[in-house]
Amino acid sequence: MLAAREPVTLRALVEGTGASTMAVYTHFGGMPGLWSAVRQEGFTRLAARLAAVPRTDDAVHDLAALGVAYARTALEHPELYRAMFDAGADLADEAAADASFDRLVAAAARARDEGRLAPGADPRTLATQVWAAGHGLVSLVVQGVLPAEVLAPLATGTTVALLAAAGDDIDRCRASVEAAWAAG
Amino acid sequence: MLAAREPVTLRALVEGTGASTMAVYTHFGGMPGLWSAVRQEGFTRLAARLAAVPRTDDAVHDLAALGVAYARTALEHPELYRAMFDAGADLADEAAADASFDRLVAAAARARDEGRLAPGADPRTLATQVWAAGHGLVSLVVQGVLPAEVLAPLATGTTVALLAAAGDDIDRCRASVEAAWAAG
DNA sequence: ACTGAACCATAGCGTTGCTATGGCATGATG
DNA sequence: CATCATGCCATAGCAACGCTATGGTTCAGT
Repeated sequence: MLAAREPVTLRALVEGTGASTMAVYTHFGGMPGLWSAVRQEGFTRLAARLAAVPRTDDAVHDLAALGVAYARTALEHPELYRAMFDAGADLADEAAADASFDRLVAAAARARDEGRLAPGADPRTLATQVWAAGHGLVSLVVQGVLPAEVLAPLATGTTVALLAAAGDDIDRCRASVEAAWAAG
Repeated sequence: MLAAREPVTLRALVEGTGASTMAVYTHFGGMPGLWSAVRQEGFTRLAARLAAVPRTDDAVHDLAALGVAYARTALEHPELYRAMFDAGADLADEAAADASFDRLVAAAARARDEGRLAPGADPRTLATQVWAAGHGLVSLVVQGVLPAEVLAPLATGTTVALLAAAGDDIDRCRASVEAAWAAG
């Protein structure tokens, strides 16, 4: 129903399933609880997708690959992504969200420890910047403000800019990030 | 009602105003039309705030100042910002949005023409990256995912990274951007 | 003074999320 | 084996929602 742009109503939901509206209240406690479960499912899927990103010997590449997986997941089910970050709703699955974010932080820390970034670079700050920028781009694309074609080049440019500012060699960085987008 | 987190219903809206529910249909054509008008008002206010940003002889500073004004406007009325970029709604006032975005592009073009950026830097690309990154940060702050205190430092860092990647001297860039945040 | 259009108050329709109630299983207990 | 307790769901109905049909009111133009 989300994908079909149909309004998700309680009665339309149970129609054809053989169940009645009460089932939703027994298992989810109501419509808000159901939406919360939907968002939780979205974050769980996202975490699974990010966990499936293989670790290579290029931490910068891996950091970018996480961003690619993030974008791919969002664009495959834009309605789910919109529900996950819907206005006026808590994130609903802080554990899965934190786990995903920690993967970003870990990749940034590894890049620093491997000498790609400046010793003083803060992995958490860098991860937050990459996430926020990626979230902004994906949100605008999902909403139709930006065309999908510009996502890869813009995300690549922003990622390279952030990593280069953190100390990475710009040419080497660009090669790593572009490889991640080409592989995804 | 938006600010009070109360549900915006047609009946609650007209209560106390002396008007009846029909007035909404006469002037806005229904609730979707009213929300569209609310979003339009939001974009109009945003455009006014951005238009009020003074032009100095430092185009990079002005570019950052636009970002500061954007963030300030969003954080002053977070509920309005959420409504503006609410899921499943068109932007509703493309003219005002484009006008605001064009100011960003113009500032980037001026920075390039003044020699701050590389001659090959594309103002439109740079403006889109700055906007998307700022939108992502503001969205996460407005939603409560990120605390408001981190907005300024993170936005500063991202802006400097993007501009430095576009060719600006990093120290001079940081000074310009930080001045914009300090002034706003 | 008359006419036409614009506007809105009233009443009511269909649908929404939600709750109260009762029936039907299943499994533990004596 | 009978009995009871518990969990689950179908049914019916409630208040509130967005919306529409209808008729009365107001005001500008002739």
